[in-house]
Amino acid sequence: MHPMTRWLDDDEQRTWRNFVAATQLLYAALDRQLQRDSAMPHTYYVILVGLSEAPERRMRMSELATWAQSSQSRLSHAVARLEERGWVRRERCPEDGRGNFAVLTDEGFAALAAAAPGHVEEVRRSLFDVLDPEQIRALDDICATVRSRLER
Amino acid sequence: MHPMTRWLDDDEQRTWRNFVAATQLLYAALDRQLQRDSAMPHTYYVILVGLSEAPERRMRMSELATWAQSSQSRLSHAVARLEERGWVRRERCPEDGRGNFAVLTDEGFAALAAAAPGHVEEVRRSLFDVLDPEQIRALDDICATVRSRLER
DNA sequence: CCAATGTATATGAGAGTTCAAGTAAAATGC
DNA sequence: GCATTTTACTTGAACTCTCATATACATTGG
Repeated sequence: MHPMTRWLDDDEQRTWRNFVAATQLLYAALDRQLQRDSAMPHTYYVILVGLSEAPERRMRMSELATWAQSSQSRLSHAVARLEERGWVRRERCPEDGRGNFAVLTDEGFAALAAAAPGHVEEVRRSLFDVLDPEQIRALDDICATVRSRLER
Repeated sequence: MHPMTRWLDDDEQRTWRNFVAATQLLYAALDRQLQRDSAMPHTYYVILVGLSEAPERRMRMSELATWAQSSQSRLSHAVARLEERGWVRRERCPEDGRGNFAVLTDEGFAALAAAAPGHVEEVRRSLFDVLDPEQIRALDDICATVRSRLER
């Protein structure tokens, strides 16, 4: 409990509401595009990207959860559904009997490859195309700062 | 269909991943705080704020949906649950028989008042406290730009 | 070696979101 | 003035996410 609240002043309030509006509109646009054109939510896309970049397209569940900034539970459910689609398969880890690898299948890689162009195009349309180079640098800087602060 | 994809270069890729990481971490922190201390998700908080600022603490459902950047369906479900908690009540609109008002109850206002300090504190901790004034101005500018682009 | 504790992941239930219909009242057109 | 279309909102089902709990293996301490 804090003695008194440091309320947002008018400028901060405006900034905060612009931030919430912009980010929500952006994610809504991304999810709509991915769902419409590739039948997957953004979180699944991120998981597939993570696996596609990993050595041998495989990663331990917990590692992948960290990478995708997902809870272990969410990842487990998500991988279960990706497995049903044949895009990912699980393999028991030989060194650690508790562990599992998530492995990207060829079908999964193909699905990602098919989804990527439309997704990237949407990211450009919604973000990079509307900002000038200076703004993009500033955004990178801001996000890196916030990220490093919240990551621990 | 586009002839060829304008892929993200390394800088853009980094910026984009920082953006996704930062925003997701931020919303995760907000939701955790609100859920833990006030038993509501951020979307409900936004709805309550909207109503609290409206004349007579009431708004038409569609107006409120637009304000909160929610689909009509999502809002309808959310208001139904807020109604169960006694925080909001619905009233039929006299001028338009199809319409409904969502009205913030005194209990709802009290719940919002109780939730606000902790929420604002979290917004500060996670965002404003980690950025310098220049970055905050830049962020406002960027978000306003993205917002106006995506709002139509 | 074995009990106790810790770690990696899975699972089930509940809550929230989306999508596709559904209902009911208003506006439109002839 | 009545059929048609549009608008405002609701509903149900399917899906995703969260939280608490369970499971199974690994590690540690005596």
